[in-house]
Amino acid sequence: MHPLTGDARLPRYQQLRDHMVMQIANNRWRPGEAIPTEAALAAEFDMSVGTVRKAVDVLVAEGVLERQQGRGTFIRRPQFQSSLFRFFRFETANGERVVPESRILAITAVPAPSAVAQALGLGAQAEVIRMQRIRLLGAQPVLAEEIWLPRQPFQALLEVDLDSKGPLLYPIYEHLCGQVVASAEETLTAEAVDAVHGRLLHLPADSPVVVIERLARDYAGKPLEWRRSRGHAQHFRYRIDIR
Amino acid sequence: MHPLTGDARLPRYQQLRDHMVMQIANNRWRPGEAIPTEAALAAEFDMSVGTVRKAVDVLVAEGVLERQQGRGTFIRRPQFQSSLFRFFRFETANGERVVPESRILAITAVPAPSAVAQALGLGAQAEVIRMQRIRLLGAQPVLAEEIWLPRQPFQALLEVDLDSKGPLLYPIYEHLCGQVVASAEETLTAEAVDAVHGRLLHLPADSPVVVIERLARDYAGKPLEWRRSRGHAQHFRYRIDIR
DNA sequence: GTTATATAGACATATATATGAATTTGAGGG
DNA sequence: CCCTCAAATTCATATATATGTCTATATAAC
Repeated sequence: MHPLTGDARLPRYQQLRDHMVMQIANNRWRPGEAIPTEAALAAEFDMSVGTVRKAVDVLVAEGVLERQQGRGTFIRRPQFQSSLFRFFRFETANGERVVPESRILAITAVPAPSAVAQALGLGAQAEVIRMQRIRLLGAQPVLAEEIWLPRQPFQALLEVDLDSKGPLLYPIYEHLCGQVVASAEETLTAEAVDAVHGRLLHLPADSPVVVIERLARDYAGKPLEWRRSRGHAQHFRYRIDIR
Repeated sequence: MHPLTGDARLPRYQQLRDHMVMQIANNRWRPGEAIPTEAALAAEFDMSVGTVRKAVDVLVAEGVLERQQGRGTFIRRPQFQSSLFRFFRFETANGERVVPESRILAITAVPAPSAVAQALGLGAQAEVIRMQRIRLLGAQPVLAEEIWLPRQPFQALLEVDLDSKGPLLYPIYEHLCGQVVASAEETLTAEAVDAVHGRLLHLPADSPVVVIERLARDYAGKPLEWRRSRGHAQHFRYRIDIR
């Protein structure tokens, strides 16, 4: 039994929620693992099971945890393959979803442009890794991405052959660099394609492209990656539910 | 004290939630009004306050109700001005948000095209109201909308001067037709503008436009309106949070 | 009449307890 | 070795109760 460290003026269930977010951010439990049972947490923090449940309710609503009746409560692994591919529908001729292949055009360490440094919360001339890649369906390019990462925790990316590790970057970040992407903010807009991206995407001049900018964060909210993706507008379809 | 009518195999808090959704859909309470207190509901349905709170929790999470400590629990009025204007940023030169004016180009009753009938859940040749309008910032058209409504509950719209009642339709639906929009689903995509909409929006050929299709429903989930809006891509910027 | 103050009403937090339902584990039987 | 079934574990539902906090209203003081 040990005490909560947070702001004692807050409700106890909020204190426990904050405490658990910290524990998750500090890797006390890994994604996919079970947290202690409600009874164990109640004993550990000397509160009733009802209060523990309320704290867990909040984290479930926030998408951090996932309950399974009879099994336990688990750290949820964010499903980012669904994120980008909720928007872009890449399908084969017979209609099944596919993840486009990845071809990396360049990956280098450079001083951060000011916009990137600001997005990632870095100092003015911090070193960042810049990656350019193309996503392809067969021979057809469908998405052009530029990706920026702080150099320090992601140094290892410069020393391996990324194309051999599959098209999804976030599992690579986790296994190679120990960085877990937990949430992201995206901004979405459309524009007429410029000359450079028209060539990359095999699009005629002035074709409409969708532009998605994404800032990905870890469990503690620290920015890990900033990227900008441009894709064919025909492939783009996004659905929103209001209220 | 009277019994719940729903499926008795469901948890009681779910039964109460379902019951209250029906009451709201049947206008037992209007948007903005307070529902009975937790103690009163507990007495009315012969359950504990804790169970009532859980049912209310669900409706609050769904955005149907809104709690105010010390005052009561209220039917939430959806804020749809924020919906479209979370996507499109219409601002004056000095940066303040504005709602574009509305000019209705046409409003007529016609047999429903099959796609519209399907979206609205109507029979094959049901009568619908078709409205075309342009949204303007000063002299500049920024949005072209086509709006489809089932004729029966919205007949009154054909008999008044809509342009004199301001640019927001949902308050008009509520006051003139007694129809309250409670939720909506939107689908978002981009395309190159066609000749007709290029003329309407004063855009050169092949400019990128964002297309938003919306199906609006009442509290019971019945479709009330289907619309398709096209707007300048430059004005469009949408932000999403993913976990 | 205006301003404090007290009170009542309503939701918020917290605990305790009992029972139900889904899952896992492990003992026995074949 | 495999299958079945019972028991233990864990979350889900439901109730009861006490106290705190916020709001609105009524009362008292000036």
